[in-house]
Amino acid sequence: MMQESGTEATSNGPASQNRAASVEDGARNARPNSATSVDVTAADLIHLQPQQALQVARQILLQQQHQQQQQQQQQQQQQLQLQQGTDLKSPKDNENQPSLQVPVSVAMMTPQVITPQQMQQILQQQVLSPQQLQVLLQQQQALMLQQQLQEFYKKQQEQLHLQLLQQQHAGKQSKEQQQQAQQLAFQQQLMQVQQLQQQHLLNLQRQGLLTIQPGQTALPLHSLTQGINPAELQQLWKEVTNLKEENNSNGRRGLDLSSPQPPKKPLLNQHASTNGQYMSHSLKREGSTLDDYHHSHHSHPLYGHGVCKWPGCEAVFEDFQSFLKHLNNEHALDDRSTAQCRVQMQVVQQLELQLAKDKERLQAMMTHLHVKSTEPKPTPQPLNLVSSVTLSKTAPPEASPPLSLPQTPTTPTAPLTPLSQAHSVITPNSLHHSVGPMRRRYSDKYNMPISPDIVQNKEFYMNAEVRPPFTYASLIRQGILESPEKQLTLNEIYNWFTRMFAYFRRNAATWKGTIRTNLSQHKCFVRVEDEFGSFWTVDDEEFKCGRHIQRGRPQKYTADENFDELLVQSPALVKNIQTSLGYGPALSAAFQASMAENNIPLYTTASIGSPTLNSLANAIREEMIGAMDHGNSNGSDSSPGRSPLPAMHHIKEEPLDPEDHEGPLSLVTTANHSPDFDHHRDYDDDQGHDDML
DNA sequence: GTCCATTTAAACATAA
DNA sequence: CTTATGTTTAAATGGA
Repeated sequence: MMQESGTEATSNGPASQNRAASVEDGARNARPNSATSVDVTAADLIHLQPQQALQVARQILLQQQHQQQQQQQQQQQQQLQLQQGTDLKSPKDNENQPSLQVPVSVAMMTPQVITPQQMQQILQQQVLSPQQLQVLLQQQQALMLQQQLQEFYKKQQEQLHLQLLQQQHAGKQSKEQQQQAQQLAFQQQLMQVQQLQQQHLLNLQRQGLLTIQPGQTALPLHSLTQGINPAELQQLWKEVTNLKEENNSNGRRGLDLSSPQPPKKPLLNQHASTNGQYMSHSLKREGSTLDDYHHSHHSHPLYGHGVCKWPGCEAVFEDFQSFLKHLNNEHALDDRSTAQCRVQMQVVQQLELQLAKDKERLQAMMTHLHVKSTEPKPTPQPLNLVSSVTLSKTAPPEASPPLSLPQTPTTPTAPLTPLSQAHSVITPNSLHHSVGPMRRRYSDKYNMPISPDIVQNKEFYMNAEVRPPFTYASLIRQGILESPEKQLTLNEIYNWFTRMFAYFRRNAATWKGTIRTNLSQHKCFVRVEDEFGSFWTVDDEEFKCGRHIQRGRPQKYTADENFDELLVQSPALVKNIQTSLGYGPALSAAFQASMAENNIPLYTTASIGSPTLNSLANAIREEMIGAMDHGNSNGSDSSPGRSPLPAMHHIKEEPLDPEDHEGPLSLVTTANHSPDFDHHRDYDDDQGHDDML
């Protein structure tokens, strides 16, 4: 059934033209024509209230399960109802279900599922045509989804059994208690169901099988898609197109990102140079494209505002027809398009992965806290990732506040969908590794807008293996300022990096050295020593003042240049001292700024989706982090040099410098450093469960 | 093309 | 001697 729908959808493959039109058909076809079918088209879903829509969607979903499962499930529920006589949520169509008893066989599915490795191979060796690939992908996705659902249902059944048993045994306690407990458990289960269903819906929508207005029941997937870092995307596209250009010269062809393939058809991408604009463009248009999409006759996900929205294209067209022509000519089913699709696929996949993880986290948190699911649906994670970043680059910040509106779809219309959720078939590693070093700076010295972005995209970078588009200096500064005392040891800085950015978790190669270099080279980083070792602080004045790099620091001191240096450096010294006291004017300013940065973006993010839940989650997270700062002491992080005893201290500012009269001050510096805070922020717990793929 | 910021590598120093 | 931590220098890169 799902396979069918997958295959069905493939007929709308990349070569087909009227994709927009076929979407709803796909949705219609996708629904199994079972007798119990709910006669609601996907389009109808749009007009329903979220709750209703969810209800309907749930039924659609249910129908897509194996009949046996459904029956079992319902049997369970019936049984439950019979036994406890309560009116727990009952499926509407269960009364006429025959009680066929066919055991669920998970194993039945298994042989058809391709392992990630196999899929990788398939992709790399390109044994399949793009169409075949699509079919395969969809099938696989469907299969995995089924498996997932099966597992879930199994679990649920077990839980129900358990509940029954418990109830029977617990017998004669107060009835109210029982019911309460029951309800609680059920609400939790319900949430799980809803979550899964949401995911399923998402999948369907992604496949073009379902059209749901993004703002209503489904996740704002498209905004997610656009949520990826623009620079990153640019790099991706560049990569693809560069590959192409390379191939032109050397006669080789690289369709697959990870492995070059034998040549076939050289193609020049004349838009390669403008690829970078793509993101910001579509962002700028986001408001109206939605309208276009719904109101225009010629609505096409790849066509908006007279511009071809194929990633990296941006060709302008007066009318829809010429666009279609262009689409067929320029973006026909060829190697390049396939490659681009693949890239987009990975982008989406990455985001999905993160989404899944965050959902899981939220689920766990809420379950843990016994938060009842008062919401009709699980909270989507509205990641407004790029908006501010991009906007700050492309437009005056005040002109365009970050919007949360779902944006025009940019995913390939062809339902090229990565295998879902838990396990990805294509490792994004290859992708991100090949992205390689990039020099992207968001740190404009004039108005360091980076920090908000760092904070805002925290979630993203924590999970997605994407290289953060910030300079090392910015990151280090952020890390230091985030620490409770605005100071970190080198090791703690390392840990902050690994904790906060999946990228640095994976690529252990060079960044540590670079951090060290940065610490040394940037004026804004001040090394301070106390009895327990040395740590680094930030001279935020320096940071704001620009001039990060100290060009020729000590040696160049000829007697006359000192003046400037003195002016610049003395605040740093003063700050050093005050750092430990926490009073430095500049620092307190920095602190406030950091506070603002930390709070505003969070609420910005939260306000996008379900405010209550999100802010709750955030608040909890913050609290937990705070708690960990104090409670969590761990060997790996606590700086080795920080054992109790040694009582030597001196600010290790060059004693050579003529302007170095901080001798006595250093005494003050060390005075207030409390060792209790030294070992916080460990990464190790992340390492345990946080590794992806 | 220049200038500048940044990243990265590498050589070197030093203390544990 | 090894490792962690810092410092410096230089090359490469990319943006302005």
